Amino acid sequence: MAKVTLKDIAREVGLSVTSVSLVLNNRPCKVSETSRRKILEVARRKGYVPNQIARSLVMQHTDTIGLIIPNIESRFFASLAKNIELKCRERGYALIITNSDDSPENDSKLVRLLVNRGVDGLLIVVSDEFATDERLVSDLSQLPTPYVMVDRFIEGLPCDKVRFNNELGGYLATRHLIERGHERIACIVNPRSNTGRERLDGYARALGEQGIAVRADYVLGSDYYIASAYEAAARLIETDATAVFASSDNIALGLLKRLYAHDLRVPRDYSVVSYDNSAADVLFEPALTSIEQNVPELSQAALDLLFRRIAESEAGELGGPDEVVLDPKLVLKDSVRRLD
Amino acid sequence: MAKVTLKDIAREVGLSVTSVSLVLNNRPCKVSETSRRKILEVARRKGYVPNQIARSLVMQHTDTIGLIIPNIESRFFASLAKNIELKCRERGYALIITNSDDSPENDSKLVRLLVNRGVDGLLIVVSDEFATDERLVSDLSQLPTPYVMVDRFIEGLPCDKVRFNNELGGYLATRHLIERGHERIACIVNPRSNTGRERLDGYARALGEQGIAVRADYVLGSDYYIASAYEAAARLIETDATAVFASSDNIALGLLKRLYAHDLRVPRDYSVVSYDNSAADVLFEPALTSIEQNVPELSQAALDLLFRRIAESEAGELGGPDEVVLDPKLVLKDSVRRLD
DNA sequence: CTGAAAGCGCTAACAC
DNA sequence: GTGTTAGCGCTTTCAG
Repeated sequence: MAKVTLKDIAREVGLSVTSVSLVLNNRPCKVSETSRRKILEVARRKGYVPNQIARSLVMQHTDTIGLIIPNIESRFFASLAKNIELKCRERGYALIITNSDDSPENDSKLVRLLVNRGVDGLLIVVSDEFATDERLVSDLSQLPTPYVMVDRFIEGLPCDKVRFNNELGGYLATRHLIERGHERIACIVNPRSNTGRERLDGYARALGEQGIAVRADYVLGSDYYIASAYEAAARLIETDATAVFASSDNIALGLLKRLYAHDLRVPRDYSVVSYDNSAADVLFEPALTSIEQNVPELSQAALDLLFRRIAESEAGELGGPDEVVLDPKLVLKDSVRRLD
Repeated sequence: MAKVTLKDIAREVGLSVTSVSLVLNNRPCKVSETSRRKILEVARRKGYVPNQIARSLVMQHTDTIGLIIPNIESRFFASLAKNIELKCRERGYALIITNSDDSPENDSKLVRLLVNRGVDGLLIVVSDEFATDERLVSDLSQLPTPYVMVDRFIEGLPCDKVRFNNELGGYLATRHLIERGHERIACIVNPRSNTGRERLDGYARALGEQGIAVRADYVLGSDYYIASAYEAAARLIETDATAVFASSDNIALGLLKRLYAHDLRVPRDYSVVSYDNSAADVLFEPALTSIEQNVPELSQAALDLLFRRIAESEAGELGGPDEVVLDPKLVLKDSVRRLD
């Protein structure tokens, strides 16, 4: 597996580099069977591996996709990254995964880094939807490379987007609780993110439909971190709520940790609907009823769109921005009890 | 941010490509201040970004490191990947993270993929230490690219390695339990991995030192998955053990899930020492005493070694295989009670 | 101080 | 059937 080039093979077989290149890429061409066989044989024997760098330089594409995510340690993003990586590989693309550490400046550095390295396309989960980095927006708006924003967005930047319908998620969760007889339903949401706000909207809609008022003391704010949710849950247990919509994985985890600490049980003392059941599901007894966001579906949609853009941009002209919205669904487990 | 090359700038300034290249890379050279300023100015105005592909082709290096891990969804590996990515970026390297999905064939495919793409170095966590892929071993043994194996190893392949001392981890965990007055100490380990076997050795050594016999019914096998540990824990609660050494994060999680399901409490009913406290720590009440493997330390050691090799291999000759072993340490929390 | 020229390894017209 | 040639965008001797 040492370094052997087309030229080496050409010299050995006594043919030109062109022929060797043609055969090794098995292009439609008229190289005699004998030569072809010889080339293949020598190539295998010497362990030839094409130099992708050189190839990329002339082909003007790298067969590489770049991914920017805020935090690879989050289960949702880890799972997203894994899925995307797998699907890219199936399509013959490599994936460069980068981690912005929840920093908007890094977002913009990483975009540049990835583009310099000649990725053919970019998948971006921005680290902050509100604290927008000016540089990022201006870079993005005149990027030569196709990109699609996933899951989170920058306000007012027209571009391709793929996301889940968070409002629907919040609605489904809350309606389920109502259908099981609950009326005093709290929710823990992240008001500093669009996803959180939308989930809250859904919560409010479901309550509204049944003529139940949204009570301020039932709406608890929390970041998407366990510790933060743990704090929020302290306020929860001072209310008379019988059910709670925990609007993310980590939020559910923080909530449950708090409940356990107070010897409160689910669903005996509180009925809980979670979001993104990935983690909580395997961790907890009982398993949590939750709103599921199908990650493979998300990554598939994002890649489909991105690859379409890449094809379009190679072909010549590309269409206007697209937005695809995926519906989450309610997955019934054992954390909600019927109230009579 | 459209595509602008050295030539474009050269033409605009009325100088040669050479001069432009020289000043843009600010090499020690004698280009007049005036020219230099003009070049810089035009470059910025046109938004020049060097084409890394072309650069790599001539420089014969890509400033890119490849990482192969078995499963990015595991917290330990996610954290490792995040750390390595950060440190690479600080050193001006990009990181290509790939996921082998616990498949040895993928290991070998990924090695080839990354090498073809011209990574300057490779960090590998093999997916299976025993089911060795022949192809992988032969590729690795004559790889032109420096690489270091991290955390797990292939038997009989002389190469650079960085790992934690698992035997010590098992020893520290068990000794702590003994010091707190426990004698009926069970352990849940993964016998299908070297890490598991070594941790078991440490467990046995600690017991042996105190003249406590290793009881077969106390040694429970489990994969590194929550579900598997959950099953193993079912057997645990049929013994009369008062303490248990849960030899991984997921194992601890499966164990705790089982204990909760049976309304058993920690440390009231069982004292528990876990491993890799990352997850369990934030999730559970009480926090778990555990053996900590310092991931930043691991990634630092791995990268130090790798970068040294890269330097050596560029310089000319590189030394023989190195092995660096890091010590884990016991972190006291609240999951162990003193037995009197 | 500055530029011409060669070449990294590969692909692709276009000859022969 | 097969070879020649000309780049891809950049760095780097080596001459002026």
